[in-house]
Amino acid sequence: MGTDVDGETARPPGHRALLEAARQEFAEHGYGGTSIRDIAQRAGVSLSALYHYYGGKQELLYTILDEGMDRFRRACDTALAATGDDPGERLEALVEATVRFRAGQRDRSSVELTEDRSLNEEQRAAFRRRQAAASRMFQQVVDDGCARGVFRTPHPADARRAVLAMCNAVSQWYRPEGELTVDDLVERYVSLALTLVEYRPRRARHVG
Amino acid sequence: MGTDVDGETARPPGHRALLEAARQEFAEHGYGGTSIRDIAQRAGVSLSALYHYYGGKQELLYTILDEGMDRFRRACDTALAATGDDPGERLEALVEATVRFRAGQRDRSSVELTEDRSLNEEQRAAFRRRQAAASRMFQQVVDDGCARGVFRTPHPADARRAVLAMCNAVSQWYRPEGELTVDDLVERYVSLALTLVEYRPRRARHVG
Amino acid sequence: MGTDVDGETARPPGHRALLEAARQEFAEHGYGGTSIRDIAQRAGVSLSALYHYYGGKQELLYTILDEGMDRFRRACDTALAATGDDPGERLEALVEATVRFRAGQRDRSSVELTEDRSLNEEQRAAFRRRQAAASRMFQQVVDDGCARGVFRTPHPADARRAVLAMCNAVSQWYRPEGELTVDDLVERYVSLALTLVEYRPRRARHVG
Amino acid sequence: MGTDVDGETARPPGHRALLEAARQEFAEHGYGGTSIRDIAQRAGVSLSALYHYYGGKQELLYTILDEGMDRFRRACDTALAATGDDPGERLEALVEATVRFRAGQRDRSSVELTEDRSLNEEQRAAFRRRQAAASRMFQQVVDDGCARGVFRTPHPADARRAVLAMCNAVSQWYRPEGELTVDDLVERYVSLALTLVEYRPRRARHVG
DNA sequence: TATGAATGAGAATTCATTCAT
DNA sequence: TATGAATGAATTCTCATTCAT
Repeated sequence: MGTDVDGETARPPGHRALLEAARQEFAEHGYGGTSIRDIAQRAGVSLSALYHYYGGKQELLYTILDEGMDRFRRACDTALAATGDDPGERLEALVEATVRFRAGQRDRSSVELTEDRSLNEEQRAAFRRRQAAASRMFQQVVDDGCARGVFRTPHPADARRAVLAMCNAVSQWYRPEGELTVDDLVERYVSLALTLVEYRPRRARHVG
Repeated sequence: MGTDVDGETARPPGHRALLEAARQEFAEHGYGGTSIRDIAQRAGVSLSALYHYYGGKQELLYTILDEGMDRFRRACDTALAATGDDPGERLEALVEATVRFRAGQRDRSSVELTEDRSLNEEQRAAFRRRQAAASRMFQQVVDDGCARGVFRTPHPADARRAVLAMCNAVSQWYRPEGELTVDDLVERYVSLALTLVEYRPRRARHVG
Repeated sequence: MGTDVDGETARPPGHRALLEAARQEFAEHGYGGTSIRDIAQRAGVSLSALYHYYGGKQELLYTILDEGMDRFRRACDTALAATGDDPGERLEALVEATVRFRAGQRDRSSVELTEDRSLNEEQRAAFRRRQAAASRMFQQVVDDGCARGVFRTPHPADARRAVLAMCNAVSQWYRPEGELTVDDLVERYVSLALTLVEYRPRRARHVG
Repeated sequence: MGTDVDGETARPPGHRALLEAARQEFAEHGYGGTSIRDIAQRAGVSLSALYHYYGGKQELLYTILDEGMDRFRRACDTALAATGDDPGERLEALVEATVRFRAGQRDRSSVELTEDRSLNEEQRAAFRRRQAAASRMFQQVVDDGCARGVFRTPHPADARRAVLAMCNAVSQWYRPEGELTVDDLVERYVSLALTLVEYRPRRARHVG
């Protein structure tokens, strides 16, 4: 069981169909409001097949959340790796990665943002650990910016939360069918984020 | 059936106990993950009593969401009524009302923010109409501020969404047991909001 | 509590409304498929009022069936009282009474013909006794006709059942809105009945 | 899923046991008065098994009625196929088939004759269409007999209804444990039916 | 006489899951 | 690996009825 070029886990086709179906159902009806029959049907596989591939409903949820975390982290890491060490630039990178992720993976995001409560304790602990780690990336960048005096916000922690909240909310209202492109969206959110942290570059640097 | 001094609908005690129990259960486990048995038990009434008071699970949800809307609107209206017509002042008022509501009614808020999907079509339409109306209050204030030139944000719509998102997120992380008081919270969020819209008062006005 | 001129039991208005509502509901959905709430609602009275007037669902059923029996018996007795002792004439009288009853009281009839099973044992025994007594009126007339040689059917018992069955069936298909009047109906069924028993009058007597 | 020699649908044993149990319960207590627990218990299967085999209570009812229609039609078709084109002979065939069916399938018959109201609209429409088709077989024979002048009844439509009513009623009173054999019963009902339509054969033909 | 509130038992149905093959 | 059959527990909700006033 390896990973293919897209970073997708390479498994029999049923696997992915089930994960996608589950993701959509969970997003639409919530974990508790979804029956595994709905999932199997949506995926076009038998109930038995579902149990053949996955241990049950909860394992599906965990797999979805975990996979989402993988992707998000990878996206953030990649984005950060391409930047220098300027906090403004780094915040830009994180905001862009987050907005792209939220806009492109809307139902995955809405599951991630509400259904961690439906994991069992162990799974939830693991998931929250990863979430905290992701959050810490933002924190480090913001704190670094403040320490260097380029982020002048008097409320670093709240600004960090606000940036994350506004980016996360994208998954709730953004519609790719609409007129607004993701590129535009990214530009605006980067701008808003830098405003929020009160970014004042040392040198002349043109922002957003 | 009248209303008592708090503006609470005055009904037999079972009613409120059920609403509160339902609100908590829905917040903890989601609508689909909550059984009416759980609700009745938490409220300390019999299952039959639940059905005597309310038409069913969905009616409980709708009542909760509707009541929440009532309260939020009333809070916003009251706050706005106490201000002049300065957009900065008015935005402050809305942010304060929202933050206080989200911090004070955390589980109600989390239900409101995720479980409208569990309403039936008719109820959902009604709820979304009210939600849109509430959102429009923010929009008017922001647009007014931009029109008057005191809000200089180049992205009014996104700034408005960002303000709402960051305020709403308060219900997810704020813990009243913690060190941060709601008053402090309000002060910070007002400051962040004004920063976001790039508030530049005409006259000397000291902000946040 | 007496009886008024129509032979209707004179009780407060709620009584009759309830009986009528129950009769209709039972006819439409069967005894088991009818809820007393449906009955109360159809009658426009409260559930409590229903229990005030009647002991419960089964008592309603029994009252309906019993009352139906009263009426049917009275109709038959009246009809027979107006005839001489010619079996043909007497059979005519019974058929006319039965057809008029079935055509005029269609839902009462359909309840009578199927829902005696829903009575409790005691009630059912009483009802069946009355039913048997009614059936015996037909039997006596048929047997008498055979004994006198004016009914020549070789199968008196089966002919009797057939006459009753065809008359009873009227309640299932006859629609008063249609073109066929009850008078026409009576004429035809009298004719069929006399044919069935192979009526051959002693003297020249013109038959329907 | 094929059909076995009896024309019974060949399904797992639970299927038939459930159908039989449902038929009996419905006949005894009516559709509304029967709980699926009663059915499952009588069939000796679990409640879940019932839902595994059938979609629910109503599907059981429809299956029973539909299957009954199949059998009745097949019986009539077979009987007619064995006759010539003499209307008297054909009416005999239909009466015999009907009486044998009603005497042999008493509880199925009583369900058929009263519980079509408990079908949903679609099912009811389908069932009534089939019922009407069956009724038309009788109508054609009676009309044909009248047209040829061998049935002299002045009321063909009512005679037809009367014949059906008396045959159908057999299911209500006939007891196979009694002294009367089905063969005797058939002979008598054929005789009564021919009397009802006033059969006068062209050639010397000895009737009933 | 009259009635709104209340309820325990039972209704039909769906659930996530296991099993035998 | 793959799957149709099977099921016990739990689901939402309705039932006929009683009670307190």
